[in-house]
Amino acid sequence: MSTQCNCKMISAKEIDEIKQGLPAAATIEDMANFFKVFGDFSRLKLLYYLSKAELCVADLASLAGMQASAVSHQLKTLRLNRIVKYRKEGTVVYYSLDDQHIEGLFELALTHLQENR
Amino acid sequence: MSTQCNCKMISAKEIDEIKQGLPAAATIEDMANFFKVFGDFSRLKLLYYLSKAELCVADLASLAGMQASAVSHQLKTLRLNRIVKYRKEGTVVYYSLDDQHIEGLFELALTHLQENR
DNA sequence: TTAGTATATGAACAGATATTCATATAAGGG
DNA sequence: CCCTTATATGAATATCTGTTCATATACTAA
Repeated sequence: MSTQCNCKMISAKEIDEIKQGLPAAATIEDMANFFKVFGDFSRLKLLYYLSKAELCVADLASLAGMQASAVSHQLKTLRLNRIVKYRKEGTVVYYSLDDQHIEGLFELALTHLQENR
Repeated sequence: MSTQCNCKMISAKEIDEIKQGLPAAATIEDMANFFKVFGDFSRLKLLYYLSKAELCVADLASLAGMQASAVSHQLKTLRLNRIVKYRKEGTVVYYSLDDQHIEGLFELALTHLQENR
């Protein structure tokens, strides 16, 4: 065994061990896309409001200080990722959370931020 | 009370109730930035490898199929967000996770993805 | 010192993305 | 019917972001 750096010299066995139990690349990509949804200030704000109450688009826009159009675009993203669900009542569409794990995600993030202050 | 849509007509009291317990805008922004770090395929891949072993830049590049430079750039992002830590040994820099909650984050994401298949 | 290796960094480019604006759809009231 | 309101959608734009390439730094060995 030389004193040389063992970088780029991981054995096939070690590579196998490291890759053992890792999700498939497609799964990791799905996960990245899932986290990406939460990685935006506007969307996260909307989700926080929805964690408190079922709200229509106009109310969300008013609370978040956004245009209804921008809210609608973001809600579409949240819908496509099955993070919110909606209910129509006349011309009004009420949105609410469609995921039980969101509060858990928020808490994990807050814990991380507090520990690193 | 009219039959009119109550959008944009939330009372000050309701607004207060909804905003009650919400983190400050700056905190929500911090959270969004935290999630953003996980919202990228390359970074998530690197974090998965690091969850299995302490690894140097070259090994990470080899495992992830990325250039060392790209890995280094991403590791900087992870360092700045205090998600990984490093240890120097000669010219080699070994990286490892610096957050106990990452596995929890991964599990939450996986759970969400599995429930919506 | 000189050469070689591991990592980091800055600039530049390409691709992604959030917002805005204009417009479309859809439902209700008059 | 027409008019208004609530929401959705498409295109355009400006900003952000990840990678690459070239180069710099830092450490080791000879």
